[in-house]
Amino acid sequence: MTRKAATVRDVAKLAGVSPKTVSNVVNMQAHVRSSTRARVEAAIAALGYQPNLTARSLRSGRTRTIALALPEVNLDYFAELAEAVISCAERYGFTVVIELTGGHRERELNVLTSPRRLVTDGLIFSALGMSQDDAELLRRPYPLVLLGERIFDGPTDHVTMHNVAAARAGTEYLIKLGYRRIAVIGAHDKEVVGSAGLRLRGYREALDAAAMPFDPSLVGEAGPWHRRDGAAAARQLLASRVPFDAVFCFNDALALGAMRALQEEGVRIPEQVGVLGFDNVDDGQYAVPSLTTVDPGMPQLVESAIRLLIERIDSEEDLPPREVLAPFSICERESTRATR
Amino acid sequence: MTRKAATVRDVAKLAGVSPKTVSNVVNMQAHVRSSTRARVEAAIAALGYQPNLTARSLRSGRTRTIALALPEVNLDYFAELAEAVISCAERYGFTVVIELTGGHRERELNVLTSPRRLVTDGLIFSALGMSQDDAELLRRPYPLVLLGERIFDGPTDHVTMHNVAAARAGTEYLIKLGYRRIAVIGAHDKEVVGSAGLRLRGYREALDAAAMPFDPSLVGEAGPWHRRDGAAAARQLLASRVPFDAVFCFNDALALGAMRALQEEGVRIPEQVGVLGFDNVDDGQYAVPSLTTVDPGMPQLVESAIRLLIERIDSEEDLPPREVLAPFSICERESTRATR
DNA sequence: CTGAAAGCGCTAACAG
DNA sequence: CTGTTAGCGCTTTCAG
Repeated sequence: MTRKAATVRDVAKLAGVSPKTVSNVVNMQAHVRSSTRARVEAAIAALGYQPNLTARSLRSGRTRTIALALPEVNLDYFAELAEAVISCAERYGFTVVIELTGGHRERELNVLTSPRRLVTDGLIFSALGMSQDDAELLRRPYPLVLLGERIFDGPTDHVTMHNVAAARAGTEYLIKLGYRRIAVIGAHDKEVVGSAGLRLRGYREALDAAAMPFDPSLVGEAGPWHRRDGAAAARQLLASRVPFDAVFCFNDALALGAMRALQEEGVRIPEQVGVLGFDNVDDGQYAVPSLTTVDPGMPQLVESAIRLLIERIDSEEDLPPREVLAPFSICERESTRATR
Repeated sequence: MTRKAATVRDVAKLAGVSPKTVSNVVNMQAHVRSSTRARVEAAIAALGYQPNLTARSLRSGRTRTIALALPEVNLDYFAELAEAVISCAERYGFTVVIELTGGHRERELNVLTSPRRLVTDGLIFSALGMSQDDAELLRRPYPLVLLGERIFDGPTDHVTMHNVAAARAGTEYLIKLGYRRIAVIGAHDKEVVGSAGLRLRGYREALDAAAMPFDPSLVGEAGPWHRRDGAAAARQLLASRVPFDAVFCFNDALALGAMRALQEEGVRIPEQVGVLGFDNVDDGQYAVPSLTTVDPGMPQLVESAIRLLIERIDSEEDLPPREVLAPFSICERESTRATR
């Protein structure tokens, strides 16, 4: 494919001015006589001139593009996150590049150090494979905002939510509804930090506060957090014959999968078992029954992340690391008993 | 934020060679003595040198980045499409930039003419707002592959599926199962081309072939194709009191929404009403009941699109427009009666 | 208000 | 095998 693009020089020649003048016209500089401006604009139109962004970036070091690194986009939560980031960034005049990591530490590190970071003004980074030990690797020479629950108190801005408090509130909500044997799906063995670890902590805090015993046989592990994993964990829970009257799933996909598996076995929701999700993904409203869930305040989270990042991009000096916590709430629907 | 990056010259100076030699080392050229190579590599490591991609692009005119323009990413079909494109492109060594259009014609035209096209080697373009009349606007000076059913026989490569045949096959499948009053959800009034128009055509062809009457009161309009629209259309169908024993939804989101609404009204699926979707999105497997659907062969579609695009990127001459049709199949699940 | 010249970081072409 | 030169298209001095 050939791509013969007109340059400033072509325009300048046609308009009978210098390249600089063309540049001034294009960039809305004031110091151009209006007759000159008109001639230049005519030449631009005639040649179909478009400024070459590559060259402009080379010159300015800015691209007006930010990258969003995500584990994947084919999980509702991340799809909604991507959508939100893209449309929020657009409002600030930025284009978003999405880079996928699969949640693998190696690929995450690769995103952090990739030469692509030079053609991007900043990075919003949703880490999953990296862990607290990798915190120092987040010290990078470009604007960076971290999302998620893998690393705290790192050298960069961090936007996340009150996972422990939210999970605790969700569990307390189930307790308030009268559920007494509350199972969990989505735990990660030995994990302390990270969404799974924090949400499990919140769950335990709620049990403790209600003086209810913690029963490890009610804790369902689930590595990835997709529907199929939720379905598998629910089946295992049923097979174990441990009695339970509610399931707190650590995300909505797990919950939707678990609901499917429970219903396959003839379990009635919410009468026999109540189900609580986490994320408030759109699908939850259309499931049968619709899904009660913890809403993690994604709009605020995204808005904060973008604002912090742009502040960093526009700032000359090095800003200290900042942390923002998005607010949460509980979204009551049909998969749990009605409030009494 | 300061960003002091080492350049080829810094490396060259430290290694005691010329910039060109550094370039040779970085780009794996053979003509470098191994001792020199070692010195240069040591210098690169010492300075943490990373090639500046902006400059490289400026020089080569290539960015190894392709853009994927989509209406949105928060609809399972597009999320899965994006995921597939990103991972397929990665296999060919390309990074993907996603640009969202919201399905609005203006924004689609903007994507086509944006100066960003100069920093992208090619574009995979899923049109929704543009129509057949806009075909000529697809004649662009860069590699472009069109996806979707809005424009046919345009001046560019086009990858799509046999919509009419697939919709016909889906409808025939329902007929074979014994359904006789088959409603439709997702029609667009007056649309002839476009997914809605083509799928409606396939539906009518199947009715004709089976000598079954076409009843306009069984056709449910739905502008956007989200769950909520499917739910609304199903409610309207029920409210109209027209008898029907099956619903063919033009995509899975509509079907999932419709199933939700039908079940809210106590309709049993598939005993009283069978439901057929289109897209074979992952969620369909986990719905209750799981969704029978038309599988549009997305992997093949994506692979073809990427291959056509890369061929165009690598080709010196102008290739003629090509059209590829992905194969389809029917995915039988619980939302329709079992085959007799 | 406008022009000329320099240079962002890289690589292709050509010498040595 | 390695160095020198030039230039991608733009913007930013600095002179007119």
